[in-house]
Order: sequence, then structure tokens, then C-alpha cells
Amino acid sequence: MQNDEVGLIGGRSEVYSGGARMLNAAAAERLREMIVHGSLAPGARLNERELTALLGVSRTPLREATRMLASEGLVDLLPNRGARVAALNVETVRHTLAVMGVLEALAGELACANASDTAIAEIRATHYEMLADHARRDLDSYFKRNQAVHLMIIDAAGNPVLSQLYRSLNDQVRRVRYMANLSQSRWDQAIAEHNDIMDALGKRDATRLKVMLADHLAHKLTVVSQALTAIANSASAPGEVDTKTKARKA
Amino acid sequence: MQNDEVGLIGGRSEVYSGGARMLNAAAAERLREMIVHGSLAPGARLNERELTALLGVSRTPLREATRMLASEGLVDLLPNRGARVAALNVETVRHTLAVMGVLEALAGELACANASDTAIAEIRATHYEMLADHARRDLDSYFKRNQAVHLMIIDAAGNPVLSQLYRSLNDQVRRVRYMANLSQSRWDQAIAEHNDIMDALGKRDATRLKVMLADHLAHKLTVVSQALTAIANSASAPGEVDTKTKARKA
DNA sequence: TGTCTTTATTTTGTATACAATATTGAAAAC
DNA sequence: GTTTTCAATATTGTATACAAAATAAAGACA
Repeated sequence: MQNDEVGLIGGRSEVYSGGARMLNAAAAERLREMIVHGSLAPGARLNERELTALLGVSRTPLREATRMLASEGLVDLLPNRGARVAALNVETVRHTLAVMGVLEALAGELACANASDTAIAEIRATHYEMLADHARRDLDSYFKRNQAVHLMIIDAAGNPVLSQLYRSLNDQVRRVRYMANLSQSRWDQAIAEHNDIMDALGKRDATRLKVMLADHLAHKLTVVSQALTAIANSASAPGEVDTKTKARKA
Repeated sequence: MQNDEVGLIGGRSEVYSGGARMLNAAAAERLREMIVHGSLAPGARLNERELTALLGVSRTPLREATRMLASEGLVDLLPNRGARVAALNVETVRHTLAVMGVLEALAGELACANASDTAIAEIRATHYEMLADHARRDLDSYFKRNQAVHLMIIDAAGNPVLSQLYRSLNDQVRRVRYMANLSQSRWDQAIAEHNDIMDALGKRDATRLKVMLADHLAHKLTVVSQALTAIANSASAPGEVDTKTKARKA
């Protein structure tokens, strides 16, 4: 009876062995996506009754999922008051991007030293596809490819710990993306930066790559800060975004 | 009936509001400690029945705890086969230390720029206490103070994201500490390095501090690698430590 | 009207019950 | 003696039941 919606869960990319186990992982994945995409806004309460209905799982795997997301920093747990989507203020994002910066620098260094030519070729291919997205003004596809390029560079470093950590932090920041509107000029600039990044990586010029990645990230920080500040100013609580709004059933 | 042992849980430093809620957090803390201290060896299965008896909680908060530890990377989850303490091989530790290296460098940079004189003074005081531990050959106390100094430097950077991440990675590496025996010469060398680190921080010389921290970490990697390799050679599975041993009821 | 109390309702935290998968061990076959 | 098969057992995954706390709602009183 409660299992009717199980088919929905984890129906993206991962396939589970027998029937439909690992409901906690599937629920975590869906919640993570909802949080990153903003359909669960920062500060929103995670009502267990609502979410069990929405996800079609019982409270046990749902709670396991929220606990995992809490350890990832996407959710805050309040004693006897359940879980809330972690707030998203400018300070936290600044701190997160600072850490991501040194992780990217490390990745750049290692990628230049260790990445296979094949791996770099694949990154370059995706880079070109991203240029195509830009030419077509296809923002959604651009965002996806942009993410892909960055993650591929990180993965090219060949350090799984680095990869996992970066992804976790990246999820935090991605939440802002869906609030910030990219201006045309900033978009063009980002493309130029990506060309430089790709060029440095192709030449395995670690020093330049690190500088380029740092610049790129610094600009991202500017954009994201502006977006968050703008939203915070139009909302009640300064520094926090939309503490009240609660996403329901969609 | 099952709640008899609740008093034991979380009995270290944290106090919970009303009665004894937050059993998941308490259980996670105890399990984390057991894993870090090696009483739950790498590869050991986390039998839910045993652990509920040991911790005095039911399976629900216990499972929430293991899921949190899984997100922290201390535990691996196997579908339908429960949780195991994450393996600890040389490669993983190398990758972890590489990331910790850039985090320490960032912390050094930020600490030199931002730390209050009071904070640095407190670090220096702990540093001296550590020297006293060394003089007394009090290894246990030394390890604690050594950890404290490193964490204080990280925290002095004033970046909570950095602090939390570093602690999480640090827990991974700490597990090796309890396997590795510190040689006298290495101990003396570590003390010398710490003196340099303290000196650079006192002068807020970020460039030198970063070099010192990097050297210190590189030496740690050497020690840890040797320890892990030695243990791996004396065990069956190369690259992994003690996959069989299971800690029971103590 | 406003605010304070007190009582219902909801929601969370924990324990347990049930179902499905994995593991173990003994008997049978080779 | 070794391997295979199949039942018995144990263990995990999920759902639900119960208890405690928080929230909401109603009523009392100024």
C-alpha cells in the first residue's frame, strides 16, 4: 500500500539489484535534487508526513535520508523539531567557495600531471558542446555542460576523496544558481574564462590553470554574492533567504 | 527496557535538553569514536543486533547513526548486507592527506590574515603544553595536544566550512594513528616542525607557514604510509587492514 | 480586544513487528 | 574428501505502533 510509488524512486540513473531496496538512498537522491533545484527552499521544514506521501516511502528510510543529507550539510536537524533545508547566506557561500577554490587548484595541479590524453580530449569535447550551448543561448544545457566540465577536471585529478568532497560542496553552491539570473555579459565572460581554462589544461600548464580556475571562481563568487544579497534584501531576514516558504507536493 | 543504557550515551560533552533525545547523534558519536580509536577495525561489520545491545538504543536511531557515518565516509553501506567500517588503505589515506594539505594551506593563509592575537596566544599556549608532553614522553597527552593545535590553527582561519571538512577528513586519518608507533626520532622531528609552524604563525608569515604545514604533512604521510604498508604486509589482503577482525561487546 | 491557560492536534523520536535477502550448516551427490 | 543443494537461522530493509514533545486551537479572564 505504501509501496505504490516505489517505482518513481531512484528512477533516474541508478538501478538496484532485486526489487526496489535502498529506499533511503533513493529518497536521499530525490531530496538532494529537490534542495539543489530549490523546490525545497532554504529554511523550509521537511515535514515527514508530507514527504512520505510525496516520495512513497515510509518514515524510516525517509529519516535515514534526511540524516545523510544533514551530514552532507544540506539539511539542519533541530532536536524534536525535525529537519529544515539548510539556510543559504552569503557568508556560508563565501566560505564554501573559498574551500572549493583550493580544491580546484589541487585538482588542476593533479590533472595537469596525471590526466590521460583521452580524459583531456573528452573534457575538450564537452567544452565544445558547452560552446555550442552558449551559441544557441541554451542556458539549461549550458549549465549542465558547465557543471560537467568542472567535475571532469576534478575527476581527472584521480583523487576520489577530492571528487566526493567537491561534489558535496558543489551541491551547496548549485542551490544559488537556480536563484541567480546570468547576465549576457557575465555569460560571455565565463565562456572566455573556460576557453583559457581549457587551453591551460590542454598544455598541462598547471600554474596558469590554477590562476584561471581561481579567477573563474572569484567571478562566480561575485555573481552569487550579488544574487544572494539581492534576494536577501527583497526578503525579511537579512542574510537568509526565504525562511518561510515551504514547497508542497511539487 | 531498551532505554536502560541511555545514560551512557552522549555522556561525554554534549548535554541534551529534556530527557534523552537525539539518540541518533549520541550513537553516531560513540560509533565515530570507536571507529577512530580502532575498537571497530577497518572492514569490520556493524552488526545491528550487537550494536543495539552495546549502545542501548533500538535499531532506528542506530541505523540513522550509521547512515550519517556513511555520509562522513567512515562507514560503507552494502545493499542488503549492512554497514562495514570503511577500509583504510594507503591509497585512500594518500588521497585524504592530499586534500587535507590544501585545506591546511588555506587555513594557514587565512589564519595569518584574520586570527586575533588572543587566538594565536592560545594556540601558542597549547603548543607549549605539547612541548611539555614531549619532554615528559607522555605520548597520549601529546597526541591530544597535537590534534588540538592543528584544529586550533584550522579554526583560527574563521571558516566554519573549512573547519568541519577538515575534522571529517582528520577522523579518517586519525584511525591510522592508533596503529602507527611513533619513533623517537620522528617525534623529535615533529616537535621541531611544530616550533617552526608556531613561529611562522606568530609572525603571521603566511608563505612560510604554508611551507611548514606542507612539510609537516608530507612527513606525516611518510609515517602513516609506512605503518599501513607494514600492517598490510603482515595481514592477508594487501592494501587493506584487518578485514576480518570484529570488535565484540567491548 | 488582547493575552494567558489549557486542551486538542500534529509532529517528531523511538521501539518493535513484519518481510525479504543473505548466511550458515547439514545432508546428499559426486 | 569435496562440492552441491536445500532447509534453518540470522540479518537487514521497511513499515507501523507507541510515547513525548511541539504546535495549533479554543476558551477564560482582564
